[in-house]
Amino acid sequence: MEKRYKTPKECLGKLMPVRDTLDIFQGKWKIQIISVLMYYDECSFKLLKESVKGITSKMLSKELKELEVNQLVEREVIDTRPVTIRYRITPYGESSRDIIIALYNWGVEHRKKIIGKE
Amino acid sequence: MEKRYKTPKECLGKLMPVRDTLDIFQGKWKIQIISVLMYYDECSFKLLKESVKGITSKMLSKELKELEVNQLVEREVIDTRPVTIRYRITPYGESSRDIIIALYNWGVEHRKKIIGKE
DNA sequence: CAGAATCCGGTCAGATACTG
DNA sequence: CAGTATCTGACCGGATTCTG
Repeated sequence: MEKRYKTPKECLGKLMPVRDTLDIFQGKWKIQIISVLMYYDECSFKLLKESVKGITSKMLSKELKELEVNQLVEREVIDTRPVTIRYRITPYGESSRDIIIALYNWGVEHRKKIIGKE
Repeated sequence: MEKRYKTPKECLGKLMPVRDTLDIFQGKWKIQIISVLMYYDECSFKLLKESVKGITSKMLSKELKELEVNQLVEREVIDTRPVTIRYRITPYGESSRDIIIALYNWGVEHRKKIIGKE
């Protein structure tokens, strides 16, 4: 391996997968929703709304749709009266667990650092 | 360990570190900037701008400031003519490597899945 | 219960131009 | 080179109301 300068072009290649991932998980809510679904295994709309603190019906609905399109979350309609809806994480969504764990761990350490300061 | 229902309140506790982390890395650019700085070790404003594709001076400047405040990035002014500025990732910023790696890995797998489909 | 519809302000962020 | 300044449209997302 010869030593040479790194270029923006090479860097872009390294960066692309990260950009792809960010595109999908972008925003304030998606990661939180997935985390909650991992926690509960399955979940109603109402429970999701109570668990993702601060989210509105509108946002929750919108984000769930986008997660469904990307096949990270699945929505099951059960034919009861009134209908029951269950949200569940898909195996593909499950594959983002490493991301959630990394975010979680960093947050725990961050909190230690911040609290240690004050 | 006794078996019992999970509650939104417990869930919130689990979610908090994730929320903390998201607060800091939120947005389209911060993760990308950190990734680039990890790649180069140190970096000028110009090189950063060329490497984070699509970012404007304004956004780059703003995001760098926020990253500095959170001590993820440091800015060194070298007294030359004209002055040289170097951006570098801090050890604390370095601690987010696991997050970047998780995002990168997921992006690589995601691309395989998407391309396999078309 | 599980959302859809509407209204609406704020801020985000892009384009462009400019500075020491 | 390393940013700042200004302008502007887009859209994010909150509050509220309504529905089957």
